[in-house]
Amino acid sequence: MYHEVAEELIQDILANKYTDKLPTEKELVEQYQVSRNTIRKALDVVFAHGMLRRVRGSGYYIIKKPLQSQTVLNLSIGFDKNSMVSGGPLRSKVVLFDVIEADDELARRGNVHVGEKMYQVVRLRYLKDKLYSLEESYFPRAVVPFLSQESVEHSIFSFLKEAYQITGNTSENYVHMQALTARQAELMERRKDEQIMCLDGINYLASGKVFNFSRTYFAYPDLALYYHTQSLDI
Amino acid sequence: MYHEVAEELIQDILANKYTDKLPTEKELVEQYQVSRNTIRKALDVVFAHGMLRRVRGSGYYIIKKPLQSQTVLNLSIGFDKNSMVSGGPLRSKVVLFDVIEADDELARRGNVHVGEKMYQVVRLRYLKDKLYSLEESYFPRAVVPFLSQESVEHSIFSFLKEAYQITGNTSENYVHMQALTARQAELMERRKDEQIMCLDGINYLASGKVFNFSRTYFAYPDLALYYHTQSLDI
DNA sequence: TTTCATTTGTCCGTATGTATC
DNA sequence: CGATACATACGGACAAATGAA
Repeated sequence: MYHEVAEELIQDILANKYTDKLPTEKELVEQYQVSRNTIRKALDVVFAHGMLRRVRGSGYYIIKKPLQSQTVLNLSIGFDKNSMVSGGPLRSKVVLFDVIEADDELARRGNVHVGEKMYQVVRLRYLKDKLYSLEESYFPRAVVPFLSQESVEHSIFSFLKEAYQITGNTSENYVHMQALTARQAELMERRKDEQIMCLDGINYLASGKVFNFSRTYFAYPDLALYYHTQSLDI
Repeated sequence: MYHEVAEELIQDILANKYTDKLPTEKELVEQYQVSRNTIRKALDVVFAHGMLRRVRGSGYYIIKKPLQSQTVLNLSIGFDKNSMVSGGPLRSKVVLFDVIEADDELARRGNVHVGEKMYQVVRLRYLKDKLYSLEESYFPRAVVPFLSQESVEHSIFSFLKEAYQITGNTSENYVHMQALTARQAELMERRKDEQIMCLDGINYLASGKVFNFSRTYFAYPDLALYYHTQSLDI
């Protein structure tokens, strides 16, 4: 229920229904006909998306993000939603689609067993006909028994949700610099050994099983990763 | 109150008091003599730190982070705590300590007014005698009337907390690539125009005022920025 | 396979504290 | 100072997933 309220608030903010301040909790309670606790839970979600600043005794203020970068990827929201970049939709070009067994390094990176069979998907992704990223992702077959060619060319996460009701629960992510291999450099039309920013992510089901992990190399110029925190002043 | 519980749980986890699973909520309720809601609030905090995986019907499992990188900076916790890197404490070498007026670019980056007077602090930071980062930070004098030389050489945030009870409430952060200027390259002993990973952060008071913003260029090899999310499956 | 106790998730109502205006 | 608005805490109820009997 608080999910629905949160989603509606987010959509309303994106649609500029509220441009400066949100209604008070009391008003939202009346508007949505739910308890104050539920409203606050929903506001927690919106806040976690980095869209609000909350001031005790005053109210909830909408954060107008300084568009200092052309493209901003919001780390504060779920990984699967990261496909929705503010600049527009991403096109995919599949480079590799195969089944492999995890070697030592992949097993460590993906928190899976060595030798475990996984789908391997390598894709180049484009934003406005410009190379956005090179994405190497893996789906253990123990959890994902089948992956269609069609889904790989479009949205894998949508396919998993519709076909198997597989939805990500939590994710662990690492941003770091990485040197390109010859093969990667060729695909991205970059120099070999060039240092590039990349994002390693592991996605878990609610049960704690890994259903996907990936490494994404970012090529888009002037790309920024955004996140938002609240101090806990302990 | 839930802050105290959260802090104690975090310390206990770091001290390996719990290595695999946390006690159940019911047990924690008895242990801490607070309501279940309070325990759950505390667990939310620990979870937000990226230390837990929660499984309905089963329990709270402790995340053992794969130490794939020597140094991991946890973005999920507050910016001020980012000074505590897992590899050890940071030493500072002050390069510049001055009062300047915000120009166009700084005003935009820091969400302040053009011409606003601010302390400017540029520091090289070292981890185990190895260059860790170059940090350029700014403190608007409207909020921070005085900054001592001593604090700049050590912990500015601690000083602000003790002297003025100034504590960060929320922060907005951007990770991106940036080319080094000649001056920066010289300080970091790098090539001019080299692309390097950096973190732009703005820190707000509870009132919504900016009391600090900064840009940090990361030099340490094999450094990773970590963050953790929970999907909201709306 | 079904059942059932355990454990976490959601929602409610209420009360009190604290910062803002 | 008083009214408003967000923060914290409690207790209770039921839902949903897990895991063992």
